[in-house]
Amino acid sequence: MLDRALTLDELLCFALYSANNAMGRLYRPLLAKHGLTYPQYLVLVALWQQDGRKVGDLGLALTLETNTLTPLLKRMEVAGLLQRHRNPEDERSVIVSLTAKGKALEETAAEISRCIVASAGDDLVELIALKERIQVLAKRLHQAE
Amino acid sequence: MLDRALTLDELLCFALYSANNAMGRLYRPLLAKHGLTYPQYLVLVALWQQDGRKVGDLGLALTLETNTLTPLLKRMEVAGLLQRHRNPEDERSVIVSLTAKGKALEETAAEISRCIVASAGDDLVELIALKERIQVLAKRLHQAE
DNA sequence: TACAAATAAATCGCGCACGATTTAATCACA
DNA sequence: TGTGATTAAATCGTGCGCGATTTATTTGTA
Repeated sequence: MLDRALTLDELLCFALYSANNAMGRLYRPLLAKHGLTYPQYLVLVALWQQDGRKVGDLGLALTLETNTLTPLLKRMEVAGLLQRHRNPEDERSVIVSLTAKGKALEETAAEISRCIVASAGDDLVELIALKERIQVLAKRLHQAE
Repeated sequence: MLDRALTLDELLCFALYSANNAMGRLYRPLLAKHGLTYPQYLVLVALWQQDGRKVGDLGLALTLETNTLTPLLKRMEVAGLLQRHRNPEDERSVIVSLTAKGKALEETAAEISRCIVASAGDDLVELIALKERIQVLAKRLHQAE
């Protein structure tokens, strides 16, 4: 038998799903001008914050495994955005470092982000509050795995 | 130059991205027991609400285009969950109808949803409020396309 | 009644996400 | 010091999402 719980969670998950899809559709054409995909953009954001990270540490930051990251990083290396080198201190790990081209994109990213914020809403305080609630949700879901 | 706007939108979009990924990872093993993927589950939810819909109408409900839906629906048809028939009144459109097997899964879906709700949080009122805020965001992003 | 425009779905190619497995390097400890 | 366990990344196969294009049917209109 069905109860009210079905409707709730189903819609919460679908709200997330459709909002995330919509966000991706909004970013896609803006990023495509710079030859980037949305996950690649997120990798750049992570590296702008801290360059020279191990693949595994990037995975922790982005909540992605190497089965997703490795091919993604290889494409970005081919595109000249970053370099991958085995860690001399531990040859099991791989260090990811931005190239000048990868670093330079940080400037243009600011412009893209302004478009997104403008589309998301006019109340920055409320957007920040929403973001924080979604982060809490993501953390709970992640811990429940 | 960078300003505070970059940090905000980047984190809002990443919060959505990671929460959606986490939700998918939570659903995946539960749905896999019934041979379903997460988007396939959403299609079923849409059809449980209203059966016998055109592909295009399903796309409106799920905010997906036929390039995503057609192969997805074909896999579901192969799995015996639904049937696809050309609309006799307008042979351009295709009607999607649940099979008995597809209808029967509605029972088990309630159980799955209870697991998800339990993982998402303990305050149902707050979860509903969050869901509604995310829906508003999704609508704004969709309209901005 | 032809025939261009429109509409609906399907097709194609690419890049994710992820479960499962494999390969390679390091560690632990007998 | 050797060898099994652990760790880190890579590899493989499947199913999305979506931009771009194609195919098939209907509509509008001269």
